[in-house]
Amino acid sequence: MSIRDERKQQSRQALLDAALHLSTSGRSFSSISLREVAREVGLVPTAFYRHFQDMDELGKELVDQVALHLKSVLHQLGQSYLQHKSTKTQTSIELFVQAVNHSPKQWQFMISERWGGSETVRAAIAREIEFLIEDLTTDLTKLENFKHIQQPQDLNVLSTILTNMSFTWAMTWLNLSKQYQGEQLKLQQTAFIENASTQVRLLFRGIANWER
Amino acid sequence: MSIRDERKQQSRQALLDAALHLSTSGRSFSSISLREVAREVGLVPTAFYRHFQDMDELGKELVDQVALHLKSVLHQLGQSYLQHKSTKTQTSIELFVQAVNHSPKQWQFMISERWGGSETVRAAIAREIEFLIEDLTTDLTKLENFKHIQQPQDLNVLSTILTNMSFTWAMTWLNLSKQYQGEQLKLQQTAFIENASTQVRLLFRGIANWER
DNA sequence: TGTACATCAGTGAACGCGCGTTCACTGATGTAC
DNA sequence: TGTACATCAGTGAACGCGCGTTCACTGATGTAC
Repeated sequence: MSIRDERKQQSRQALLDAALHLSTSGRSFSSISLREVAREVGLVPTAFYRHFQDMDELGKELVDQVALHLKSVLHQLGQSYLQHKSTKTQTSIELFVQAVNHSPKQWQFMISERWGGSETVRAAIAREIEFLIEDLTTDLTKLENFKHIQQPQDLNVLSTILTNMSFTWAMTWLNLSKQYQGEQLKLQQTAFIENASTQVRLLFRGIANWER
Repeated sequence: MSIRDERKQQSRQALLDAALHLSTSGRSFSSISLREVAREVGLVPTAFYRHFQDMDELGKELVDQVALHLKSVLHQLGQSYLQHKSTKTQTSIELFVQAVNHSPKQWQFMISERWGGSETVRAAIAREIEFLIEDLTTDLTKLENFKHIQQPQDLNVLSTILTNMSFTWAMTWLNLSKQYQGEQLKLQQTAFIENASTQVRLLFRGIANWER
């Protein structure tokens, strides 16, 4: 790639990063402006148009990047489950919140813009979530515990529940850090992990006793 | 109430209704303007200030009203479950989506603004959802099927799952009507009800086999 | 009941501001010879 | 390798627009006597 192309790519990425940052600092994607994004990067507003037609186009691209990131994080997470097969439920949840802590903006963007104000972004996210659910379904077929589930659509239902629940967990977890501080925060976090673990145990008790 | 007070109350309610309408027609609460709301009602922008200090104050009030409405809808729903004790799972889900169809804007507002762009609205909704979960926990204690669950916090966990899952169901259901039409829509709706029913059965299988 | 004044929901003009978008431009980088 | 021209990311001025907010106002309704 030429020097010029490289620099252009850098600016483009900086715009995407700025948009992600701005739309996860207490505001929403649909309420941030093209000028704000350019300003954050140190570019003049008109330079924005060298990279994207409008905020909608940037939004679509941002969803793609964020989804790609989350997919890789979730894959790693899945791998570590597979490696330590007899992982305690609570440990799994702890691994999950660590993953959320590692890329809070990506999780927050994906979840809060899922039902957010931009039609374009909503549609793109819906598509990506369908893929996530599909991927998870495939991974679940590999697990010993689920071998007795015959109907493929039942695994898909499970994958849907897990995905949706994990989104709620992620946002609830991230909100704790905003609501509480210090010792109080730690208490709330412990309580949350216990709560989420019970949710998972309840669900897996259902799976263990599943039959059509 | 005097004539003047009555008329003022009407305008106030019209502003709240307009805000709910505007923030559930493809946009979000944080992206609608004070002037838009006033215009929708047929008032001059400055008249807005006779009723609310700013959009944040209107937002808080709107959350209160919407939450009150949903609480009453959910209570009715709960009552009809209690009356026909041996209701099929699928029938329960059908009753649920009927309730969602009956007040789509309220559901959409509550759910999409839960992680939305207005700090004030988010905080108010978080509070109301806690109450909803609390209420549901109380209702669950009355059900025969859950008598064997000793730990009160386990019932609370179940209530949390059900509430969060019902929110996802409601939004998914409402989105179907926007994505599909005619025969396709009916097919998708049937598939969704089947899917959600399986989710509930899975969860209740877990409850039936629950022990600490 | 009638009158004189007070209240106050709604009006309309005006303001400064940030927005998205256009346009002609600059000057560093790329390319052809 | 050096030169002459082309490309194009970023600039800066300018535009019209809708925004939130202020202010002095109007006239219907309420209240005191």
